[in-house]
Amino acid sequence: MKKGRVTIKDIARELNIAPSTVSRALNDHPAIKKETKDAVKALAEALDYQPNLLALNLLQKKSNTIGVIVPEITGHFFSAIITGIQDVIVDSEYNIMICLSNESYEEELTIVKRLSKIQIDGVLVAPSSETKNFDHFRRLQKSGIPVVVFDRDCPGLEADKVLVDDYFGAFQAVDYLIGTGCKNIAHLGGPLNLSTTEQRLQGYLDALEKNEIPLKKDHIVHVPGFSHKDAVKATKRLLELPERPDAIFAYNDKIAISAMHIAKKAGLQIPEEVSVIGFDDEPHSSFITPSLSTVWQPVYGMGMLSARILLSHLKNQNTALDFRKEVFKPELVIRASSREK
Amino acid sequence: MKKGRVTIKDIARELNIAPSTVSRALNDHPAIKKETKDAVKALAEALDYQPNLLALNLLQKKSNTIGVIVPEITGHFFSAIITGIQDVIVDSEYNIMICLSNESYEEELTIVKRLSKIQIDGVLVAPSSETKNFDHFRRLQKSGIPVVVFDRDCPGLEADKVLVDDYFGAFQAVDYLIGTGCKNIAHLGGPLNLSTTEQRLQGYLDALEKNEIPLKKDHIVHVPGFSHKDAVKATKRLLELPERPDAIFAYNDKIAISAMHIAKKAGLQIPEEVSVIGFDDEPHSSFITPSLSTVWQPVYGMGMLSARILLSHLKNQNTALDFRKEVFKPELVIRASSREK
DNA sequence: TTGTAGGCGTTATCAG
DNA sequence: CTGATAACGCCTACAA
Repeated sequence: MKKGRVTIKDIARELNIAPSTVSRALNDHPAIKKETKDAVKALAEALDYQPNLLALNLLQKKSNTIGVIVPEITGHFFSAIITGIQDVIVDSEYNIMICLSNESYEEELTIVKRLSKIQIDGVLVAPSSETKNFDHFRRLQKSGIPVVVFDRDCPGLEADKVLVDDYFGAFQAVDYLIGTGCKNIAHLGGPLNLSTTEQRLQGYLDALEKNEIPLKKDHIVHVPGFSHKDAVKATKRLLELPERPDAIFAYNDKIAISAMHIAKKAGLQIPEEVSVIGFDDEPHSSFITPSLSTVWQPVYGMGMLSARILLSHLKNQNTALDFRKEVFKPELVIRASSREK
Repeated sequence: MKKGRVTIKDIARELNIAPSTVSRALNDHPAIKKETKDAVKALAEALDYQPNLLALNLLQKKSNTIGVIVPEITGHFFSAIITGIQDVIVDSEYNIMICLSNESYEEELTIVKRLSKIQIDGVLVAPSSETKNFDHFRRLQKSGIPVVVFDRDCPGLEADKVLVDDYFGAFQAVDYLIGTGCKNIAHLGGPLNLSTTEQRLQGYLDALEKNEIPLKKDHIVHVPGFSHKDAVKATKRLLELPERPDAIFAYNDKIAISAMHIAKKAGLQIPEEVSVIGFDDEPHSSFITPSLSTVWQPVYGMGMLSARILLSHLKNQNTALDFRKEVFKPELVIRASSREK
């Protein structure tokens, strides 16, 4: 009785052949007699032989694992993206290691170092909201590890990117609000420094300009973090303005919902007195009262595409510099928190 | 110029010493002269030497990775648990591999096989709602891999368990409803076969019995899956009953919110005509209208404790059979979807 | 205090 | 068609 798992050596000894023959038989090497191949496979089956992937990893100098770095997973957005990634990767030989940066640049750095240590084969990343410097990703690329950026762009970083046309979504939303007669549209922006924040703000600005609505600077308030408290504070500031906004375009549903909560508490009718439009179309956004108008993003599809792009690099040893940039179109979803046109 | 990363051999050659000496120096072996130790460490630093964990894995026959199996992550519940797990594990030498079973027994089996193949060191698992047979977990245990079960119990499986007293939470909720004058309390149960479904149902039943309220069998409807559609269908069945319920205790917030949605659509006042209490206390449950009464669970803490228990096993090589069973107490959170006492 | 040799499990290369 | 050997990078007896 041998201890531990069976190895090809065990099978070889049993069959009085060389380990290398066993290895070839198991791998369907063309130059192996059918008989021996069958014999080996039969015994392997009988002994419940499991190849030792750890040994393979060492030999091939790769971990057969890809890393996924996201800021958090408690919201629906990144969870859905990850589900999309997962659904693609499970059909490959790769394993996924999900890492949470908690929106912290420091933690993101630590994660990258860790992934690099375990010889990760590829990385999918949505950078933290603090991340301004992308050298850690460049270091990965230099050591031959393909990096695919999703959702949040890394300006200046040459890599594959799977993004959403946030500008377009924001423009549509604000343009719609204007179409319903809103004149004083405020923007609850996301954390500064995020590409998505930037893009959505720009969409807001351009929609105003296109409709010749003068911009009021104090109608733009950036929510520093993703907590309810931050959103509440920002909303209160808006509602206490002398010229109270008659509409709010929020960076995302979470903030929009907090804003609606505060507005309702202040006795304001939604959408009669204040219209609200969010971004993301989280599943529960249609269940709140009034149901939230928002901008839908193809989260699941983004996850799948990101994973597919990474896999193709991994397969083709594609060191080529032909980075892909895929931009999904979001869609405006009108519900009850905004007025009719 | 050598290609690839630096190894201890490179350092050894450079310093004209044996690789084993380098290894020992790097690991602070006591029997190494301070001078050589310093020299080695200095050169290692200079050359940016990174130990090859893949080689270590093979040597130690372990992957330094623990697997986390959950049914899904798009809801808040498991995401929050995972965040708790992650926050504990990052401080250890282990990596986490998160795997989604999609509530499927088949996929769970596949995952377990995969984890076993990559020589996972330990497993944290919340079984799928389809899983009735736990032999795959037993197989892991037999091969020396500690298994910690969380949230959903595996009856009959001897393993560490981190659970919530679902019975207690359900009992409290229903008892409260009765205290507010509800006489016809229905239960929207979870998928059959889940320990949590079972426990919450039992709490419901016992609360009725304690208050001497006769049970009406058709007031119990089990929602087969976790989709909105399933919940809607189940709710409609309840509301069309000749003796319409004046309260609904739902398996979780998701179902409760769907139910409220339907009830409101049907023109029913909540909580005046129908009280609703959910389970889980998802973050957005306080933002819907009316805000949802529910049962809070210490999700983050459960994640942390589960991870700590697993780590302690890993550290102590604890093959011992002293399995821990930790049961957290949930807390009733009363909001606006239920009446005052 | 340090060097040598062997092995972890697998595959690839080169013989035979 | 198959066998022996070396190698992946590191560690750990055993020797010196």
